Amino acid sequence: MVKKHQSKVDITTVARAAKVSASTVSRTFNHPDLVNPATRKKIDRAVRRLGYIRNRAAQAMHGKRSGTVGLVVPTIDHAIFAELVQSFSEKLESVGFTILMTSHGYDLEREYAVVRKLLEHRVDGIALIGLEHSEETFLLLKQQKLPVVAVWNYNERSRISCVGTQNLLAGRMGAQHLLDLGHRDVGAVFPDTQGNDRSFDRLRGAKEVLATAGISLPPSRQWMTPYSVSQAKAVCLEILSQKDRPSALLCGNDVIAQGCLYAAMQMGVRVPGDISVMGIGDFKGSKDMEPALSTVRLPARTIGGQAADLIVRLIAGDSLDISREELQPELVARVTTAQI
Amino acid sequence: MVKKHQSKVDITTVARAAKVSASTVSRTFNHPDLVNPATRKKIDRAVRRLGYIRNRAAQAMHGKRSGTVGLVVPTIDHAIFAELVQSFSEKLESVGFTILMTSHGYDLEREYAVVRKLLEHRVDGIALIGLEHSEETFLLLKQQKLPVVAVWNYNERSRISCVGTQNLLAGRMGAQHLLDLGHRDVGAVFPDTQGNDRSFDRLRGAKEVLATAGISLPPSRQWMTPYSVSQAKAVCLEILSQKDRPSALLCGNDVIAQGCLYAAMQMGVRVPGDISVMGIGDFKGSKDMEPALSTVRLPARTIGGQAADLIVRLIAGDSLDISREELQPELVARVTTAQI
DNA sequence: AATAGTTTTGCAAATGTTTTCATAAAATTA
DNA sequence: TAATTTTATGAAAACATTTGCAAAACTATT
Repeated sequence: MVKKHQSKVDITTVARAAKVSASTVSRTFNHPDLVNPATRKKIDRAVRRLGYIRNRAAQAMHGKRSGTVGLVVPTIDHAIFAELVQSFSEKLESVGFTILMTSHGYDLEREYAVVRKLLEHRVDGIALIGLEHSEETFLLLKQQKLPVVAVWNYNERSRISCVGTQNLLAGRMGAQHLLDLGHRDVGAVFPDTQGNDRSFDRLRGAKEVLATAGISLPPSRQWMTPYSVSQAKAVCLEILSQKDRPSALLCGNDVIAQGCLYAAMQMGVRVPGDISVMGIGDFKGSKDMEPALSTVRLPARTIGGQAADLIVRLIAGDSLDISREELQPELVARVTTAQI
Repeated sequence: MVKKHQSKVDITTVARAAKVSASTVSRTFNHPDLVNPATRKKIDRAVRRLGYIRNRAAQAMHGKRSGTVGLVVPTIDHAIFAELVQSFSEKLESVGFTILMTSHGYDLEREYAVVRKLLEHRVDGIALIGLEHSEETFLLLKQQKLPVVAVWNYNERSRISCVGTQNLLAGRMGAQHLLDLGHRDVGAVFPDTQGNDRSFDRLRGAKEVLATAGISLPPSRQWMTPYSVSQAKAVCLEILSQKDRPSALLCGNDVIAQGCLYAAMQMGVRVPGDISVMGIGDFKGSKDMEPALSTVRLPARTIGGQAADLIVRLIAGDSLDISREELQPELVARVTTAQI
C-alpha cells in the first residue's frame, strides 16, 4: 500500500487525498480542536498513507517558532562539556526543541561566524559557553533581540543572561582546602589562562586565598599545561622529580589532576602520603580514581538543566531582561588530599 | 548609526534601502558574478547597516538545501561518542553545514521520533550511530530518499550506508592477544549485550577465538556491568577477590577496563604481574592510564571524519547507492597485558 | 419551519526568498 | 550609425505553509 512516495508530497497532496482543503489539513496539525473529529481522522489516514512530513521551514516563515535552539561550544571533546551538553539537550528535547550545535575550537572569530549561521537558521534562542565573546558577537546578539544564555560561568555583571558558577570561588575553595589541611607550600598546575576566563578566575581565586594566609605563589611554583592527561602527566613528572617539591598541588581541572596522579603513581610517590593533589571540576570519573580525587565540584548537569529551563522561559515569555543564576561550587574532599 | 533594527528587516527592506529590487539583492548573495560590482557594493552597505541576516527557512522552501545534517546519537556523554561527534561535526562545519543533533538514550522508539523531527526540519542528510534501528526508522528513511549514513559499525550487508569497524574483529583481536601471551583462563567483563550490537559482536568474536583454542567461556567466567567506571570497579572487586581468579580479563570497552585497573590497584593486585587486563576501544585517556592500557583501537576520529566525507558526497551527488567503508581495529599492546 | 447561534470549512492573502523570463542599457561589431 | 551581442536589472511566479475572514453546514430554540 505504500506507493506514491515518488515526487514530493506536500500539504495539498494530503488535502487532495483527504478531499479537504489545505487549510483544514494545516489546522489539523496546529489547532486540532478546530476541526471535526471525523475529518481529522480522514486526514490522519491520508497523512499516514502518503508518508507526509511537515515542513518546518515553511512554518518558520510565518513567524512561527522554528523549534530549534542554537548551542555554541568550544569543543565537545572534553568530558565536562559533554556532560553539560548532554543535560542541556536532554531537557530541551523533552519540551520539543531540537539542538543546532556548532563548535568553534576556542576561536572567537569562528564563534561569531557560527552564531551568524545559527541566526540564518532562525533559531529560537542561543546558548553559548562562557562569558568571553567578541564585541561583534555581543552586538549581533543584541541587535537580533533573541533569547541568549551564557552557560557555565556566573558573573553578576554579565552582559547577557547566564547560568553557572563563579570560577573565582572554585579557585578559592580549592586553595582554602589545602590551607585547612596545613599545607603552606603549594604548587599550581593550570592551563594557559590566556583567553580562558575560567582558568584565569580559578587561579586568581587561589592566589587571593593563599595571599591572605601570607603565602605567595612565585613563578617557580606555577606550571602550565594544556587540557590533556598525557601532557599534564609529563609536566608533573618534572615537578615531582624536583628535590624541593611542594607538599600539595592545586590543579586547574580534574584532567590535569588525573595526569598528576598518574605521574605520582609512575614514580612511586604516594598520594596523599607524600603529596596532596587537588582538582577542580569533579568530572565524571573523578570519584572513581584511585585514589579518589579531592576536588571542587562544579555541577555541570545541574547547570545544563537550568540553562535549558531558562532559555525555554526566555523563548516562551517575552521579557528579554538579563537573568542570572548562580550555582555554588562545592568542596568534595576525597582521598588525594590529607593533613600535612 | 545602528538603529532601524526594530521590526524585521527582510530582503525587501534591504532592496528599498539600496534602491534596487529584491531580486538583485538575492542575486548578490547567490550569484554575485551576475551583478554589477557597484550595485553589489551599495547592497553590501545596506545589508551591513540594517544588520540583515538571510533566512534559510525561506531558502529551503525553494528546494535549496537547508545546509543542515541531522546527527542521531544514543548519548554524547560517553568519551567515545564525544570524540566521534567532534570529528564528524568539525568536518561538516568546515564545508558549511550545521549539525542538528539529537539523542535518544538508547531507546529505539525515541530514535524514530527524533528522526522524524529531523525530517521535519528538512535536513540534507542524516547520520545515525550503529546499525541497529527499528523497522519503522528504516522504512521512514527509505521513503524519504535521503542520504543516510550509519556510523561506528561496519557490516557488509548493512541496509544503509555505513562507515565503521567490525566489532566482531575487535573482539577476536582482544582475545587473540591474550591467547598469544599464553593465557588459558580468561574472564570476560562486558556490558549488557541486549540491544547493543557492538557489545554483542565483540563478545561473540572473543568467544569464537577462544573456542578454536579449545577454551570455553562458561557463565562463571563472564560478568556483566554497565558502561561506568565505578560499577565496573565494583564488579571487578568481586572478581579479584575470588580465590580462583582468571589470569586475564577481557573487558568490553576501555571504561570497564579502567574500572578493573582501579579495582586491582585498590586491592593491591598487580597488573600485569598478577593479572592481565585488556580493553577495547582505545579511548582518549587509555594510553595515559597507569599502567598504560592494552586495548584494541577503534579509530573514532577517523570514522567520524570519513562518515562526514561520505555524507557530503551523498548529498552532493545524486547516487544514493549503499556505500560501505570499513576501518580496521588495531591491536595496541601496552603495559596491562603480559606473558603469563 | 423559521430564526439564531455555533461549528466547520474553504478562499485568498501573506510569509521571505529564488528563479525564469523579459527588457533596458551598455558594449561591440560591421 | 545601425545592428548585434552582452550585461544588468526588475516583475512576477513559485515554494509550502498559516491564518483572517466569510460562507456553509449543522444544532438548538422558538
